Amino acid sequence: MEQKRKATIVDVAKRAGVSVATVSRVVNANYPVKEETRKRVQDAIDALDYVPNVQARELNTQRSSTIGVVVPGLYNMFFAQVIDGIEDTIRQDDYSLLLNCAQNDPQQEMRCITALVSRNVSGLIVISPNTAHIKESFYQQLVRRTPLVFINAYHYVEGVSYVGNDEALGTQEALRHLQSLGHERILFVRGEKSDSYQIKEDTYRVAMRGRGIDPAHYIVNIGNGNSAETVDDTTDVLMRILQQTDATAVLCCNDLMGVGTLNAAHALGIRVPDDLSVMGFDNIALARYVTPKLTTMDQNMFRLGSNAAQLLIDKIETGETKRVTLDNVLVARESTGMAPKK
Amino acid sequence: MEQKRKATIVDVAKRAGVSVATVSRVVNANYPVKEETRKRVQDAIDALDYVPNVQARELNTQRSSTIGVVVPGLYNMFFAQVIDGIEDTIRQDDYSLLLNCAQNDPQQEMRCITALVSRNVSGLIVISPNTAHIKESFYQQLVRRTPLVFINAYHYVEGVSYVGNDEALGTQEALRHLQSLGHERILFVRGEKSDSYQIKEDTYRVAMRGRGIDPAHYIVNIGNGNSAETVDDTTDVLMRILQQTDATAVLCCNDLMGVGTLNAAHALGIRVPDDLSVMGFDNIALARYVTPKLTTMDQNMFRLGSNAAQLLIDKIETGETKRVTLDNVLVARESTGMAPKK
DNA sequence: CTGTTAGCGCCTTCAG
DNA sequence: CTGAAGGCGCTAACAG
Repeated sequence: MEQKRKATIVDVAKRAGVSVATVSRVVNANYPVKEETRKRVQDAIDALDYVPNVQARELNTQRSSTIGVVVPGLYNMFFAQVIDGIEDTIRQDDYSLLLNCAQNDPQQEMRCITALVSRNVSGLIVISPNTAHIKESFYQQLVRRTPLVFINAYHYVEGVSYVGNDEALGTQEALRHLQSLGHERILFVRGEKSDSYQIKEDTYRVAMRGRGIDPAHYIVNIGNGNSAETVDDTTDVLMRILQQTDATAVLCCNDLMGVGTLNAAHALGIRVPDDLSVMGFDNIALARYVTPKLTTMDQNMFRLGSNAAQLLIDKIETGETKRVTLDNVLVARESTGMAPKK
Repeated sequence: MEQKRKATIVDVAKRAGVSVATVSRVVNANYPVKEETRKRVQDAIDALDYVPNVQARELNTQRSSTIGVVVPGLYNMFFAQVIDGIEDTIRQDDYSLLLNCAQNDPQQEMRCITALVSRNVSGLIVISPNTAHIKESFYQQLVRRTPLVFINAYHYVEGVSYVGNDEALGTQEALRHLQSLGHERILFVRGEKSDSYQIKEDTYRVAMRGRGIDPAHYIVNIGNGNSAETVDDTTDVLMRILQQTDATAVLCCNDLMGVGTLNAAHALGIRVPDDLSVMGFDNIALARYVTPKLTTMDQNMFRLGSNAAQLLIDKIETGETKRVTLDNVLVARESTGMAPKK
């Protein structure tokens, strides 16, 4: 079965006995065409199974109806849900979505972006960009060339639209929740190489110091925070840590780590929340399905995605740069409770 | 901040004082260029921040380095993991991935595909295509124009490469597992409008009849099987059903439904697996994290994805149509056990 | 080794 | 209302 050669506008024109210009007009319905010829052209299109070549069209019109999206990976449902939100919004404007996974690797992130740019995307959404590990000038250069939206980024870059949760505030609130339950010594579980972890850690450090506790003893890094192994990696690491810590609560940078911590506690016979309180971050679906149900900060991923898409479309059409901050909201479930008596 | 006009090959050529052909040669490194001029051109490229326009290149070469992927949606991690597998493989061949969500809607599925074709993708992977609800001729037409790979499809279409698990066999094995534990009356939980559910139901019907049980009483359809509400929808429906059924086991078409069933049982005070055995299908990460851990059939999504990608690349390059079937493997965990005594 | 040139498929003035 | 022609950015002969 050999591929059929695709019909072009010229084929259609010939068959209908008109010029290519006329065919173009009926395809795009942007100029008046006599009903009779319109019909003849339409018949030819159907007969030849003609589909316009978008690449050619866009080369010509200097526009592009694809937008590029870069995520660290799909393993964490967080990203899948954000993409859902993006897809839902751009579909209405007939954009298509070009997806790239950066694997939490700054080098890979830059490579993805360059590839997307050369594909001539009309705009770019980067989720959890690694701005801390990529030299400023890279994104500064980029934004002069292509409309850009960050989701949950750390650094401010001029001309880049932004939507994100105030993760610093969210972290404060999470900490407050724990403290209001009587917890003083709180373990902080993070992954490597992501702005998002760093911003949370910074907030955490300030809060701990404010309470006269040295945060250095309570920070643990479990490696890649969004891989298929994140849950199990966290379990492994925490199995060691939990046996020797005097912390009564754990705040994790995402729900995957939260679940890993739950597992570690379970394996060690530590009761949650009686002996230990555990909090996640994000509120992915998983958080509701584990036992005990995980207390977490909701980041409302779908809204994050749809907002980002809207911002990007605005930026493409009007050039406006906007920054939107959404609120994390605390979702108190079963994994947090009163601190055990000393 | 106005967008900078993108530099073209002509700009580079002028600045370097050479012809466009030479620039093209250094960019593609496919013809000898004197080191000295190469360097001059490279400098011009850097200075102008030149990025080749892939659209133009591909229009010219009649090739395309993007492949289209259509999935029902991203909510079920099943699809995210398949995409992971695809991405991993195509990256090595410098393809990019154009993603579309069909929302479990046959109309939408066709629309996605048409959009992708007009984008001139060099091939298409459709995951869980709705072949049962789309007229044969649609895919027959399509494959004459664009290399096509199905993942987990129902109908055989000539010229379409295929990779999937033998879901019929998997269903049989699941049923056998349940029966070997003494279960006779087994509830079958499915979603709407997907070939995959149908193939499982058909297998289930045959097996039940073979045991002298009328399957009609034991089939329940919970609606959309891959949405954000699937788990909860299943719980709602099963809460009613479980109160009045005499079944001792439940086989679900995917893990989301499996978890929903677990929840329903929990809410009703039905002990799993003592009073009721529950099986899922797919083995998404979630299955391991719920309590009790869900017994399920592993579909090895990553392999599904990477195989599909490889098949597509083969098809693009050699035109060969291949069909590969992987095996589901039973993953027995905590949610299944001996049938309760009569 | 390098330059010239003819398209790839389409849209869009500009003339009829 | 319709046709002719130029050009979007790039590659691939074909000459030199």
